[in-house]
Amino acid sequence: MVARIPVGRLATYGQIAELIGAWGCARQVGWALRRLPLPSELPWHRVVNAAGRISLSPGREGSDWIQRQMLIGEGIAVDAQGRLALAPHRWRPDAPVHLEPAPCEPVPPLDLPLA
DNA sequence: AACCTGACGACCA
DNA sequence: GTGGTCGCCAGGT
Repeated sequence: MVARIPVGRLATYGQIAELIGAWGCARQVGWALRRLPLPSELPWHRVVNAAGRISLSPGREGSDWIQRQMLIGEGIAVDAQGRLALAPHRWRPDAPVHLEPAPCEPVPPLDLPLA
């Protein structure tokens, strides 16, 4: 689902969770993205928190600032506190996605094609 | 088993 | 606008 986010658009952790049928499992989306080997083909940097901020954390060991630079590179203004304008850049799938409710299971290996 | 810690989010002061 | 609490769930100690 993250792979579908176009350049210059944003989605939230909770939104991704909801789109894959795992309503309320935002933390697991962060859990999955956290484990991505970087650099990654997946546009992980286009996922931000619902407050409209990059989740800054020392535990990310710099990936948060990389995220900021990548977003700026795509034309999205991000201030030094990670704040950005979420609503104007918010992405929504073209076609509605209907899935059965799913539990918050660990994600499978991410070798999905970037379609 | 009982904590603690997260790339979260809704709510409230 | 900010900050704190709480519910959430996976993992680690």
